[in-house]
Amino acid sequence: MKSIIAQALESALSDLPEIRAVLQGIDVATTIERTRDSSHGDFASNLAMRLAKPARRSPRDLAGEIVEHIGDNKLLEKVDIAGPGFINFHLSAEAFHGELSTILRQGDDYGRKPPKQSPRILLEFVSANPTGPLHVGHGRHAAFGATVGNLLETQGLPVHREYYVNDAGRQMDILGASVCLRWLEKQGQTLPSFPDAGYKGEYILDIAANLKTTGIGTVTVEQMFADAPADAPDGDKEAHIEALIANAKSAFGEDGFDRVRQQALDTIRDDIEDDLAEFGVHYDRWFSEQSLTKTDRIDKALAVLQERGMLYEKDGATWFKATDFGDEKDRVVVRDNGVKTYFASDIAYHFDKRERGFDYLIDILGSDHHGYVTRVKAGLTAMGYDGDDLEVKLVQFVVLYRNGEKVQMSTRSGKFDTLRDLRAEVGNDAARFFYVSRSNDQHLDFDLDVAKSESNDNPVYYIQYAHARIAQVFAKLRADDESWEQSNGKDNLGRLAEPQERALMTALSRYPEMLETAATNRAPQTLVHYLRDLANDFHTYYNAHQFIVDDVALRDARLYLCAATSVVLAAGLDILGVSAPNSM
RNA sequence: GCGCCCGUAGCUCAACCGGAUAGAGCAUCGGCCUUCUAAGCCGAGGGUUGCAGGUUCGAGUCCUGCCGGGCGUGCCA
Repeated sequence: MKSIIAQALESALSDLPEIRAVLQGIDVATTIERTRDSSHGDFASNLAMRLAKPARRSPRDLAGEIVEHIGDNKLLEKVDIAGPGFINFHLSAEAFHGELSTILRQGDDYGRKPPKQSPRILLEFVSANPTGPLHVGHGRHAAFGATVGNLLETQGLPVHREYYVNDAGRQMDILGASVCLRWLEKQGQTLPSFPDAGYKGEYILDIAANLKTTGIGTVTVEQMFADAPADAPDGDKEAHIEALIANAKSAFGEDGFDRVRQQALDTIRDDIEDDLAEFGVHYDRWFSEQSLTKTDRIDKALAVLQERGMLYEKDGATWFKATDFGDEKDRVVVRDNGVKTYFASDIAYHFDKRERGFDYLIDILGSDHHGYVTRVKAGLTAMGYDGDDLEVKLVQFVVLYRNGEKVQMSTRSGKFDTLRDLRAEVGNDAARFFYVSRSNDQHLDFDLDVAKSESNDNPVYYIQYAHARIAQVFAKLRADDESWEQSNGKDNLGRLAEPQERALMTALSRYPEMLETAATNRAPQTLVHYLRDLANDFHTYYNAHQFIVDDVALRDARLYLCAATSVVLAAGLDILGVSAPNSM
């Protein structure tokens, strides 16, 4: 609808070369916005105010001249000037009727732009370490990432969703050792203690219970703890776990330990994948960190840096000159013991993303990772790509509230709030909705009681209820052995004269603009607020008027509006990953 | 110390690229069900947008300095 206004302004300006000359590259469309107050019309342009200074004329004077040159247009009912020099546009009813027809014709595609081939976007999100089940914080990443992906697709952008599995490195060894210890317990042996740095969750017990250990001989607790230094708090918990890992490798054999570790990893990874799938979050690829190591891609990335003179040796380690690219200090990529750092695989992974042909990278990371942003961008730039083609969205923490009190998270005891538990408690719909209802860079207070409540203080139900109500209206019509002709509704849209009808049509017509804003800003909460407002406009209408009335022309016109509302509600909820039920 | 993010009604949050009188929900108070679902609707009260300056036709939004909160500042991952 905005283009109606833009065209009117453009054509007026084409008659006014002197004013056009001072435009200085201002895109007329950017001066147009929805009005906040309906008495100001539907759209307003601040063009005259922007041009006042370069034209050295008063804004109202300029506005007057522009308005005089706006020709007759049946879609424009009135154009007037207000305040300091706003040009206000009042659209005609026909303009809205046309929009309703578009909605019903395009259905789920309404507001979506045609597919583009580029830029190809790689969206990476969650990427939690496969050392345990996802917790409630990961749930926010999942919901946010999935919704941002959906929003980008509404703009026609090709999106590839990827989960980076940190299945290499020391953490995997700690996981393996933790499972070995629990397995020994299952064999009836008694552990002197469980290592402080080990994984203590219940899920480790389950993995141990189901462990396939064919080919592994007798292993004793004594072998596992042989010569291990004291554990924390008296000793060094890192040295303690290192000793246990080394002992596990010799007691179970390198191959045996490898199998235990891999089984644990596979179990956890499958669990994460199932968890996310049940949550409606799907990936195009699960990218294994091990695959980087196995195919020497880390070495190749380091070789690229070496060739470009970005590496140097110091204190036995290999350093990357991150300071050349704005980082506050240089970063180690290979430690003095020859082990590559996490950062090395990280830049290799991002390099690989670009090498695979993706033009633009979006990472969704925890806000505690913000220190990484500069250095990873530095890595990309150093390897010949533009660091600005990596966009990082940081997601702040989630705090759960139950009965008005903060629910304490405790990873120490291994008992924490899993995403699975949260989904079971409040349902997928409420979880998906609440997770994206706040800006990603705001802390999220997740109130379990509100999310669970089936009442008017729960916005999820409020929106779903609007959709269900419409479905019930059509169900009632069928129950009465009545039917409506969509074409009859379309032909009689002129009958829609109530203020609630105008408000609802206005809200519907905002949907495409809102989607574009939400996608551009990576802001799912924009969609959440929009749907809330749309549902409100519908409920208001519903309470003010009957739809199934004796006057068939009026009835069908109202049902036409209801059908269009239903389409937009369902489409919006679908982007959020929330269901649109036909009954509550 | 330095870096990034945040600070809006009693509470939880909106406000599109700087626009007109800063908006919702919850909570509080008052109305509306013989009607297609009251999981709803209508109305009322509630604000120095943390503080102080600056930029301009116009600032919650941009700039500077404070105050308060979060996170980071590893040859950990």
